[in-house]
Amino acid sequence: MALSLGHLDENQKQAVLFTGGPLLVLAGAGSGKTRVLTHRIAHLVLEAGVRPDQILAVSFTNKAAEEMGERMVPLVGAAAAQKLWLSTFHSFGVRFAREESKALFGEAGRFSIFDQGDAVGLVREIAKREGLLDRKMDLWAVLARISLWKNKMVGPSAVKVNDAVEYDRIAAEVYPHYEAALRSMRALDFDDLVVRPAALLQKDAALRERWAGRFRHLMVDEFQDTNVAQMELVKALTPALRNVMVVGDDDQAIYGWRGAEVTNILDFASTFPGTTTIKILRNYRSIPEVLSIANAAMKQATRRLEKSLVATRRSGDKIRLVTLGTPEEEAKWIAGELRRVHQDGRRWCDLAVLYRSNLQARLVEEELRVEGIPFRLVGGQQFFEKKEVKDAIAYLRIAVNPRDELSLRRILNYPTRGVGDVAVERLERFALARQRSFVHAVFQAETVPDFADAARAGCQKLARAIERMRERLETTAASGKGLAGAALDYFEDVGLRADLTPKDAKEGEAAKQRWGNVEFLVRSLERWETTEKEDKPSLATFLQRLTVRREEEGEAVGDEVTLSSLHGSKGLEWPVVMLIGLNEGTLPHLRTIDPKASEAAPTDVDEERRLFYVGVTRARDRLYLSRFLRRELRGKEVPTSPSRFLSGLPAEICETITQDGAAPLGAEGNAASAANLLAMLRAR
DNA sequence: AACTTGTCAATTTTT
DNA sequence: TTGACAAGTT
Repeated sequence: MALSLGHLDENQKQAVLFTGGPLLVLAGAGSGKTRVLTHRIAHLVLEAGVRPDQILAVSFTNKAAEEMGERMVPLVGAAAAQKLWLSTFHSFGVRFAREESKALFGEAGRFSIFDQGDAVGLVREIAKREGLLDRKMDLWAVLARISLWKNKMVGPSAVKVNDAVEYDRIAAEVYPHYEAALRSMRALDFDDLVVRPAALLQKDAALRERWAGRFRHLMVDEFQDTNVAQMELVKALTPALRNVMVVGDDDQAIYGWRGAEVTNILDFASTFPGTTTIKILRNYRSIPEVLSIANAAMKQATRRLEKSLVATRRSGDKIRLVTLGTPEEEAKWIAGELRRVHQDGRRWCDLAVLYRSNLQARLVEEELRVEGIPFRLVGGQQFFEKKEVKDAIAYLRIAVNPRDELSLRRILNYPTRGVGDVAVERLERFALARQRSFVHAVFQAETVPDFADAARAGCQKLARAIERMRERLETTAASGKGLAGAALDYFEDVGLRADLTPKDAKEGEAAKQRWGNVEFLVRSLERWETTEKEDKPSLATFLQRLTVRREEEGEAVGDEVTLSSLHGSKGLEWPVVMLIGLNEGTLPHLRTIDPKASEAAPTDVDEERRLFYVGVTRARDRLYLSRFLRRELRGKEVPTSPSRFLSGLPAEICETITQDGAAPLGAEGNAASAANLLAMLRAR
């Protein structure tokens, strides 16, 4: 198989062929960086004789990793593509943890992975135990702080507390207990999946040599969004010949809130001496009108590497600036316009609606349903947040990992089995007195003193059901089949099935859905155990993968409109893009501009600007920028101003669209503020 | 243990 | 205005 590079430009070709040490590729939006990555990998495999399993390419989302895999198939064939290490940092971490569980936990074996919901639950429990919990405490804010420390690889003892910030103090107090709890439960949170491997590799030279030795080439996409821990992991895994290539764009750095350090990309050349830098800035994706908007927006950013996208395509449609009255009207108009564009000959899957927050999706969703337009909602992972799904997963987890106290607590009295608050307290006291774990106490309920008969019976029943499940897993492991069946029996056994099945018809649609959701989970387990080849199918592996890479509902990608948050849209593109809710307070989001918000920094607004830039540059042929004049807030109608990102756009490439007396939005923003004034007067 | 009432806060992004 | 959640009641 010969690899053709004829359709690549000079800079792209250079990046594909370069093999002389560390390489930094600064790639503008739409400049073909995925193509560079895939062709580089193909070139290494086909021309340079590198074995596919010696290449590790890390991207940021599962979607991006999967897409890369798909694109590799026609280039190198399915067999070779299968052997490449294409993953996210987090799924790499899962694999690492599985292979190195002894080094991570002191003893080889199963472990649990906690998602953010689980982690918040753990923080809540610790805060309660330590007497820190009060009603209005924002547990997510506490966890966010801990997470930032972890990602900076700052341990509990090294934390520098800013006493002025209340949450800093609380988080610092919770942090050591949180870490201890994770360890005692043999659990990893999302951050651990990167931090723990990075820390382990950092201090264990032999291990580092073994892992780095597996690879001859390491590539990282979206490098501008990596954090300290991820950078450390990259350093530790960089092969001896320093064949490390990173691709990124500082203008698309949108994960600062998650601890991403743009300095990773800005200082890459000094971290890896001898780095070669290649810039690819020619944009092959968008019409020049779209790029003018993108360039104009970024020109006003305060700190960045100076560069602008170079258009290669011919001029096309003007940018459509749309002003509607309310978010509801906006959603309605968007739905109507999608239909019109479809009637003009676009396929549904060529269209995308992008927004700042997932909340905004709901209105659009409703309107699309009314219009009968097929759509696909990316992200917004509502499925795994559903209570019954989390409960079912907790049942499975405790069966697999006997130390997963968090999961056991979650389902201890659900469905109700007589183990109330008092009983839990008894169990805790018993565990403390005997120096044994809480889980142990539950399994030894018959020896707990002063225990209500109902509570004792409930614990015993649950413990026996879990043990029966473990036996089932043993036997299915021997035969290698039937995990899904075992899970169903288990859910029946513990009464989950009965509790989730509506007894009489008067219960609503949602009630009917609940058991169906659990069944969906079981079906995906079944599908996984029958199709998975790489790993030996085990419930433990399934659960670990489930948390890190959530399977999309309804896999087949049909002809559907895409609804996505701006964050979720990164790396993707569509012929027609509608960017909605371009209002102050929505984009940029209130939390980044509100002086009352605890820590709004000016740099946050820059990040919002980059988010806008990311959204704009998703469009190939046509771009809509829409906003509304007023919205409901706490039951009152409030006028809202246009997003600051709409001011200073070149008017000659824009056309304005308004409806129902909504005053037109001038490209300069003047007319817009006049409209705003009018709306304000009307509100009085 | 389940149900009812009342209070209070609130509105980001994702692995 | 709504929704989440805690306290209070049966």
